[in-house]
Parts: sequence; structure tokens; C-alpha cells
Amino acid sequence: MDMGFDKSKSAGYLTNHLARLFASELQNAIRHLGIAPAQFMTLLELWRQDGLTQKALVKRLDVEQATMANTLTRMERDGLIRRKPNPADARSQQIWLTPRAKKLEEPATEAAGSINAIALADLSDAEKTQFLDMMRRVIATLHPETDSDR
Amino acid sequence: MDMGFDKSKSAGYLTNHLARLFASELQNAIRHLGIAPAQFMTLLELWRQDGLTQKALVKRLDVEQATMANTLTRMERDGLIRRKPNPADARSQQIWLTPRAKKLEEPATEAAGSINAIALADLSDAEKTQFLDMMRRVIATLHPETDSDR
DNA sequence: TATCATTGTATAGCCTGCTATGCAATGATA
DNA sequence: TATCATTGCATAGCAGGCTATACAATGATA
Repeated sequence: MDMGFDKSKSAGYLTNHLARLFASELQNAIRHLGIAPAQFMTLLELWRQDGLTQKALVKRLDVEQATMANTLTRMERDGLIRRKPNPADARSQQIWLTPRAKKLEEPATEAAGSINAIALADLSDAEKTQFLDMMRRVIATLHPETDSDR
Repeated sequence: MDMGFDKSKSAGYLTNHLARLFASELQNAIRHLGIAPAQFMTLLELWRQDGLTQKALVKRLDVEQATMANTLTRMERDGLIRRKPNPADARSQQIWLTPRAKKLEEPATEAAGSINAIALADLSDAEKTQFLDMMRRVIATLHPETDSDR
């Protein structure tokens, strides 16, 4: 009688699986550019606005501070960013893109866009919209009530 | 004019974010049982069928062999499983649940079920069904064409 | 101004993924 | 049967998440 826990009906299980598939595709697609998935996420923010602090990146990408610190260390090691003193606060630093990182915007976002298109190819246009919409709603539901301020 | 890559419209980005939120919730919910998310996934398969080989678990959970080997090592360390020789093939071993692991099925699946329910609470019943269905379709699209055999 | 709490980063340690290797046990075949 | 390819697993090494700490720079306040 007891069918047990059905993973194919578990949103969490399916999301984990899908996230691994997306990460794998993205990694394959941008590896030749010399960047990894988390670095790409970080670059997305810096391409929009260069010179952000670590704290700002943490807030925008919703990862822990320690995670971002490590990602930035790898990016600096790989010549994607440079950390310069923040004139307004000696505790923090501003993260600036190197010329190399700036050149990657077009090819990297192009690659990521392709993967999204391929992944959702089996959905109709209406379904694609619904899918993204529901995803955002579920995220909002689970999202920790971040102190609305700042 | 160029709005750049919009992460709130990227299925990959949203999936990554959602997966981290789900993992975080699950971790909080089962930490007191002494198990971690990947261990829970593995237990799901062993609760359905005890005595599987590592290879079988790899296929059912769609993770790499090395990932599973490490997860099993931690589970054995934590007294959740035991590896016993496979009488049919000296290269492989059978993975058997300990009594402790068997007792965790009810509370752990209960906790996971709650998280799924909470996460999808903002969706209507029809939407929940659609969401899971679309998730499975996108996974199928991205899924590597696993050799249909075996 | 001296003191104490807060804030921004860095670091250590662990889990979970992945790729790349290495190796012993099996299987296939000349 | 001896040899060679395949298979099942372990290990090394790295990316990227997280929690818990430690610390110096700021900020607030007595």
C-alpha cells in the first residue's frame, strides 16, 4: 500500500536534478572561456555595474559571504577581477573587472542564453512564461524574509 | 538599449537559486536526524530496495560514480550503511541499510514532504501539477541520452 | 575620548558535484 | 589458456555551497 516517497513528484528532488543538468551544460559551454558557473553569475552583476563591494555581490546573488569571498579569490587568481581599496571604508574593497573579463560578456551570455533556449525547447511560448513565473513564485515563497531595508 | 542578460528570466539561474533554497530547507529539516541532503537522496533508493550496488545507485540518482562513492563513504562512517561483498561479482559490493537508517524513513520523508508542500503553497493545485510536469519535461530535454539499455 | 557593539572580510572545515586516474576482477577472444 | 578490453570502485584534486570563527575598521555612546 505504502508507495513511499516518490521523487518524481518531489519539487525539491526535481529542482536539484535540473540544477545539476543546467550547471553541467553551462560548464561545458563556458569552459573554453576560462570561467566556471559561479564566476559567470558573479560576472553578470559586475558587467551590469563594475566596482561593487563583496557585500553588494552577496546581496544580489543571494549566496553566503564566505562563498562569495572564495569565488572572488579564484576569480582574482584567474585574472578576472582585481580588488582595490574602498576609499569610503577601509574594511571593504571594490571589485573591478579586468579587460579580459569585460571581453567575455558577449560570448558568455550568448552561451548561457543558448542553453536556456535548448532546455525550454519542449515548452510552448506560453508554457515558458508560466514556468519562469512559477519558478519565481516558489523562490519568493522559500526566500528568507530578507530585511527589507538596505 | 542593451539590457544585458536578465537573470530573472534565465531558467538556469532561477533553477540554481531554487535548488539552493530547497537544499537549505532540507538540511535544516533533517539535520537533527543526523543526515545530509545527498544522504537522504541515497536513502530514498535504499528504502525502496535494500542491498543495491553502487552502480545501481549511480544510475538511479544520476550522479557520477565518484560522487556516490564519496557519499557512501560518509554514510558508512556515520553508521547509516554497511558495504558487504557482492557474491555475484567480487569487484562490487552490496549496500545494506543499518537498523538506524531504516528507522529514519518515516521522519525524513515526512520532513521532505513538508518542505515541498510549503514551497508550492502559493501555487494552485493545477499549477503544482503543471510545475512538476514542466520540470520533468525540461529535465528530459537536457538529460543525456543515457544508453537505453541496461 | 575610551569603550563596546556592529560591520566587512577572510579562513577553516565540511558536504556534494565533477573530471581524471589507477587498479583489480571479469569477460571476450585469439 | 593467455591476452586484452571492459567494468566497478576508490582516490586525488578542484569548484562552489554552508556554518562557525576571528579580526580589524567603523560607529555609537557613556
